[in-house]
Amino acid sequence: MSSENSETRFRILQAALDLLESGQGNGVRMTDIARQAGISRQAVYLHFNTRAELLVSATHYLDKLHNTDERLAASRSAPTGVKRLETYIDAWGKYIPEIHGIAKALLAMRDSDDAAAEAWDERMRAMREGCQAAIKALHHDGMLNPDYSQKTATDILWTMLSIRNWEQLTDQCGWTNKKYISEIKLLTRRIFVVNETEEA
Amino acid sequence: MSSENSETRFRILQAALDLLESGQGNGVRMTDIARQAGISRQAVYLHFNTRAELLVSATHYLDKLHNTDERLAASRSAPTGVKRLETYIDAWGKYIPEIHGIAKALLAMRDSDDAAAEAWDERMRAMREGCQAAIKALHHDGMLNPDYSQKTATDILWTMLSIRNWEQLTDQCGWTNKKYISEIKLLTRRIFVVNETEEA
DNA sequence: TTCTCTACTTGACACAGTGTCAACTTTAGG
DNA sequence: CCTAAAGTTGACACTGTGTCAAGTAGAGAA
Repeated sequence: MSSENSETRFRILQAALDLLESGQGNGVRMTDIARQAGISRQAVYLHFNTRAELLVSATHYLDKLHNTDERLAASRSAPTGVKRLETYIDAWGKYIPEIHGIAKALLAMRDSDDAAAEAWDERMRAMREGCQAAIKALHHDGMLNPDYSQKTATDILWTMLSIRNWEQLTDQCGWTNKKYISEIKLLTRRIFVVNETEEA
Repeated sequence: MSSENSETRFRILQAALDLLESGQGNGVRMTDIARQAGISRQAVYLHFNTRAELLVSATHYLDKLHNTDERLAASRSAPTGVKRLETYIDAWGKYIPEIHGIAKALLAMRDSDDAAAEAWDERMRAMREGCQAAIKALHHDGMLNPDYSQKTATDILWTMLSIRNWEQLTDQCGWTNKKYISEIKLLTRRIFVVNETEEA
């Protein structure tokens, strides 16, 4: 295993991302990545023990490139729960297309590879925390629909925001990402937020 | 290829279902199925050309065993749109656990195998028709939320009822199937059905 | 009985893709 | 000039799918 910051290492990661971006998902082989990076297949193994490890690293690398954490955390500064929910959906909705390629690959390996599964689950756990925080904020404002416990509301929001759903709505239903974002906002508002006008 | 109704053929299908039922999904190999059926691996190929073909056949076989079509079509006789929506969700919610094992296998092959993808998509198309019919019935009753076109409403309902979502809610969120069904009913009612009391 | 057809068995093999290993080359630094 | 690190080349093991060929067992017909 080489040093953590060698140039070749980044070339490999970049090559992987380039190929995954085109949406091949699991169809991207080690050979392809090596060729794209301009090195031999074996050299890839000098930097990453397994394909799963490479994919996981690529995910982290991509996150750094995109400032993922900060972008998703930005919703924290929203003044109200409703705003916070909206901001979070917005950030997430813009984030999905960027990670879609690699998400697909990771997802496809989930069943057969523990490392991939772990990487994916960790990611989803982080996303869930964002959902939970938004729901909590709503509840704190007294705006959370009393039909739902915070847990149940989080479960539902988390599921609605899943990448699979985004895939289905954009790929199969032909929604634009813009439509996706605005519809989900509407939907979650209708589901989770008590109607102010009704209250008054 | 042997006759379509040989006993061995059914033994193979049953063996496949038995193994898939335990939730291994894509982890079920031809060798495993053969052993479970008590025949040689090669004999399986005398009845099914490929693994995908076997899985597709197993799906059809399972449908026959369960009377799937009739059960899902039962919602058609519901008197109102709202009732129809509920009945459909009920039937679907009871259906999912039964097909979950094989669905998982088919889903995992979707990207790499055209036959599997086709089988899966056909299935989802059928499910979508049920969604569409329910939405149409709602609209006919004048109960469909005017925020939504029938297309958009169908897209959303179809996505919400996806097997992936069921998986996530039951597996990861720990919902019982009963909770799944009742929450989804509540959710869809809140989203799609105009509020009678508001109207009055 | 023998002949033949069919379903099945046994065992070998091609192919793809991952991961391993060993020996060789190139290049930069001391 | 020597060494060590990083990369190259080529071979190989392993898993799982799908193919092929030769052999066997049993049932029905001549």
